[in-house]
Order: sequence, then C-alpha cells, then structure tokens
Amino acid sequence: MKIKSNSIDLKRTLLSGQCFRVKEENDSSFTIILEDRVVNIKEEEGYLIINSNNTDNLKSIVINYLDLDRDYELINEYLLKKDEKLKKVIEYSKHYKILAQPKLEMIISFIISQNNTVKNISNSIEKLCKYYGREITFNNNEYYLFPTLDTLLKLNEEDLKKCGVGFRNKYIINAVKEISNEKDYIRNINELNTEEALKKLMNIKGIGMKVASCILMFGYGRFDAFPIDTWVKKYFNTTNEVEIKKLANEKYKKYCGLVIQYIFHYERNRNVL
DNA sequence: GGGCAGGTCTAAG
DNA sequence: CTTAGACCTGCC
Repeated sequence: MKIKSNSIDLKRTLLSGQCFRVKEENDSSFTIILEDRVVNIKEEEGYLIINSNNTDNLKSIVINYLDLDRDYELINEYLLKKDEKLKKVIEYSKHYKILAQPKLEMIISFIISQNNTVKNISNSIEKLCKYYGREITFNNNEYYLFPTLDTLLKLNEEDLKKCGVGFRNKYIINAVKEISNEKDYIRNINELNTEEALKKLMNIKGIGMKVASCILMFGYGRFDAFPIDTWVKKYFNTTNEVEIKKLANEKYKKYCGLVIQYIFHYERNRNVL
C-alpha cells in the first residue's frame, strides 16, 4: 500500500524517544508494532510504502498513528508568529510529528520510564511483550503484541521482575488493577479536560506529573499537556516547572505541549539525528 | 566499580 | 508546602 507522506520525517519522528518499540531495518524502513499488527513503513519520494501482516483498515490506522492528517505547517506558522526565538527549534522539528500510540501501552511504558534510560525502557517493554504478548509472524520474523489488560491483570511481582522493570513492578500491578476496576477507564480519561485528566492519572501510584503528561501527549494527542524534563529546563534556563508551565501556556496556548516537545526533540537529538 | 538515567513516593521539617 | 533519600537495573 502506498500513501502520501505529508513530508513526515520518519527517522526523527520514530527515533526521537517518543516511541519505545520501533526497529530501523537495513533498507532504512521502519518496523513498528501497532495494536494488533506489525507494520513496516518505508519512505520513497514523498510517499510511504506500507506493509503489514494485516491489511484490514491499514490505511487509516497508519494515518492516525503518524498523525498525517494534522496541518503541522499551519501550527508551526502560528507558533513562529508568537515567538521569533523558536525559529531554530521549529526549523529542526518541522517534519517531526507526535505519534498517536496505543493508550494502555503508553500508560505502562511511561510508568517504566521513570528514573530509567531509553535503552532499559525498550528492553523491559520488549520482554513484557515477548513473555506475555501474542506472537505474530511477519516477513519470516517473530514479533509480539503488547499484552492485553486481562493478561497484565494476571501477572504478579515476580513475573514483572523478569522483565527488568525493578521497583516499578508494584506500580504496574497497581495501575493495571485501577484501570480494570473502573469500567472504560481508558476511554473516560478522554472525556475529561486536560487538567482533570492529569489529576485522574496521577491518582494512580507511580504516575506523577511527568508521566501523566507523556501519557496524554503520546496516547491521547493532547497538545496542551507537556512533559518537562531536564532538556526542557536547560532550554528555559530554570528548574522551576511552574514558571516554565506558566510561560508556555501564556505564549503558545493550546499548542504549548507541542512546543515543549519540539524543544525537547531539538535539545536532545540535534547532535545525533 | 561507582554513578547515573526523560521520576515518584515517602517521611520529615 | 517544600525537600532530601531511596529505589531495580543495565550500561558507560
């Protein structure tokens, strides 16, 4: 299958640290695991060549995941008008998009991310999927889906330790319980405004401000929830999160989270990607 | 080997 | 309400 690329920069978008389960292949295509299937994407002259073990509804799933329908050009123009100093940041990030990733996976993944390195996070998630996710064969390789809520619910602390998540095992068990205790927990989050959604997520032990923001940003496409980390603090030259938040909210309004993510991307990756 | 990594919880002032 | 310490693990 072939769709227009809408000038997405696959490398920067997929390898920038927002996605923990992506593999860059030798032919410079990318393989990702998306909900119920394995998908390979290759960029070619303004188009994306898509392959998958399951072609049902594939087009709209990929478009949604890569956020291809959103007019980033328009947003970027708006932001640049608001703040000339963003020029370098936006120039670097203009073909970078915010992925819309599976929500449960985001919740668990970002709980694992706390006080951790990207490499460790990826390893843990990979093991979690390999041990407890459904196996899929694609192009003669084995892949594993992210485990379902019901499967996760059956795991004990030892099962999780085997995945190398360490002390976060208790957080995951607790989170999974909370989520399944409320009917449609995952969907209910989406009914709330961003501030309420953050609060609700943070009721789960192991989810703080940073993790909750990441979940809303990368799972729910909330461009006004944003993760403040060391890179962002460096850019603003202050460690005061309240100050950064206020400043960004006032200046960039409903795109403040996107700007923060651009800044993170720029500061963290510009020397390597 | 010690230190550290996209944080969060807990206990104590 | 603010602020140290502790925390699994793997890799530099």
